[in-house]
Amino acid sequence: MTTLLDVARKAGVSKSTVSNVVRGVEFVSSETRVRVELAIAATGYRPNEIARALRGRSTTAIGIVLPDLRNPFHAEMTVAAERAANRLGYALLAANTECDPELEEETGRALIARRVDGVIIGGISLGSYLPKLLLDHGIPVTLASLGDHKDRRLSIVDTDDRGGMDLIVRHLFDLGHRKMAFVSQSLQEHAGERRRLAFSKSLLQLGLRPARSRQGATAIVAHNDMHAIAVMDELERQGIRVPADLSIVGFDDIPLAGHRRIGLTTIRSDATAIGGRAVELIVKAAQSGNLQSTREVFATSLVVRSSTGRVMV
Amino acid sequence: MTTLLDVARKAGVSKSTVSNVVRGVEFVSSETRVRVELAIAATGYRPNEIARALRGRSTTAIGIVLPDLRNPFHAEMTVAAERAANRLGYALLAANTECDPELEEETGRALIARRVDGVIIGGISLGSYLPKLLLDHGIPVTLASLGDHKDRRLSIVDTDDRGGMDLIVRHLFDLGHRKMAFVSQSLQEHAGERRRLAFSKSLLQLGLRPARSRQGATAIVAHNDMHAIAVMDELERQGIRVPADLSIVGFDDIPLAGHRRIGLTTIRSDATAIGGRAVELIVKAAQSGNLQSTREVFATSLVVRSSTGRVMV
DNA sequence: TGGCCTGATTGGATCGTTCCAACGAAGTGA
DNA sequence: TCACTTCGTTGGAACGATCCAATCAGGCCA
Repeated sequence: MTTLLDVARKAGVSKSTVSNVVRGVEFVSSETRVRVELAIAATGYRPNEIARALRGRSTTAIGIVLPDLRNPFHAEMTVAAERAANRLGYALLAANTECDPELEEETGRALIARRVDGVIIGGISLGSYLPKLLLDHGIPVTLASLGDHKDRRLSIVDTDDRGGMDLIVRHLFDLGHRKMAFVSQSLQEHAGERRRLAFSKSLLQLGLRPARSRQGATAIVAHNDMHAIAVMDELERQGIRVPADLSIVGFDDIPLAGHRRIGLTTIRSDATAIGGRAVELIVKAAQSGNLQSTREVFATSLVVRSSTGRVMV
Repeated sequence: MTTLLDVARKAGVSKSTVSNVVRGVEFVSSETRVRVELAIAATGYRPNEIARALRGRSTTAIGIVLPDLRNPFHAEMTVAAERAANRLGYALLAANTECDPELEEETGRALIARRVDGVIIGGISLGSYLPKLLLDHGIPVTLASLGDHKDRRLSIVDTDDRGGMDLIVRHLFDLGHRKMAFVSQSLQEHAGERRRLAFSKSLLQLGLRPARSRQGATAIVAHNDMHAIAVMDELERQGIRVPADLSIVGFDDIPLAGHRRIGLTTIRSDATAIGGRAVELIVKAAQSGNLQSTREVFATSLVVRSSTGRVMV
């Protein structure tokens, strides 16, 4: 593998000069610059990022931790993040933690050991120590579509859960629903529990309370589309028709929700924008070096499809 | 951040000794070993992986390049790969290349610059130079569910496309279909074109030829489930009923294919096993240092659901 | 002519590890 | 007692970049 020194020898200059050319430092005569560039082209030299990372201040690598990459919303966010990172010259370290606190901690320590410049968190367990662990090591953290957090050092790129939930509840209310239940995949997940809270608040505004259980409810609100679609599947297997017998609403608007055979009423949330913005913020924080609290909220909108219907009395 | 030297000072030994303890080298007296371990625990020391990578022979990082992480099959494979990598102490660098040759090359060079120990390729453009580029730089490559390749230096973990396609064609044939068409998302994709070839061969065995176009065909075979589901959606929007008017078959058996409302007949392929095995192979190659041609094929099976039906005459 | 400034180039220390050669101490056998 | 092992420990040279201080060559002005 060609090194800086190889190029330097070939061009007949010192390694410092080659380094200056590579990094675009001014104060290099155009004559030597050309000579060095020729040598670089001839050898196909490209700086060893590992050496750069050790000596310099940055690894140009960022981590993204998610509970489950199989969730299309997270996949979409990751793709957008990867694209943005790539454009800015950063690499993306992907980690699935399944909302397992132990895995979260181990993942965090591994990311610290690799000296990533920042971490995007797209999902963690309820009350996770991961953000604190990273921040305490001086690593910038951005929460992506994960809601608020007490720590004053992290930046947040959020989905407007409250607003979205208001839209859902109002929509169902207008269709005559009065008994609505909220379901989530796990009670240990940060994002899901936050939406549960938003759901309760939205209902309260209309003077309603969440239905205690699925039984008896005329509408079900799931914490995300993936779960809504799974619930829909299960219901149909039990012979319960959607939306004739029961309405279902999701959250995220993953591509599949718009499929003719699924037709899930849901809240549109821009995973691509969120993923891209999260990278921009983390890179900005990494480069400026200060961890300041930021919060940006992306608007949501209601997409009505065929999974919700007027309640039969 | 605590370094080896900090620990050494705290324990009153040289940094070499600490290094020996950390790396589990024998020839360290149990007395000093305990003292060092105590110092490590007290400081929370963890080796700087960057420095390790620079000095040592390995970065304990592997890359995974995919055309699209949003495809659940790839997401599943990635999750499995991440899990296996994690277990073996490796980090995973994820890259989406969208089967764009330019992006593939840039991604390849970036992975080389980061000195990854190996790369798993789960999708590339037709005739891509990526494998050669990596292999020429001494980086082990494993093709995951991507078919054969002329290069004798890479290991292959494959789906039995030929076998799967035989099952599909036989199934359709038995239902009375004689005019079957193959559709893929792009003609520039390696995996899709390979399945197209397999499709033709399977048909030929029954003395049939591929239908020239979708029109006139009584059955459509898509190169993967994602595309099959998208086609199904499009057809229904056009008022064409599946399977009454047209049968559809996919490939991969992503979780969604089993959804009651989708019911896609498809070929089951074990993404989890493939992703995990790919990591094992790449790590083995990285550690042994030799690039030898390997080929493992994972069996496929037909899953009949409601998207295929008897042809109406 | 000499002092000074500016721009171009360079040597060398440094980042935090690994790893090798060397060294000291203790034990062993003749 | 001396040579020779063996075991434990250690200093220091890498790895390949960055970056600072030092040097050098001209040009300019008094």
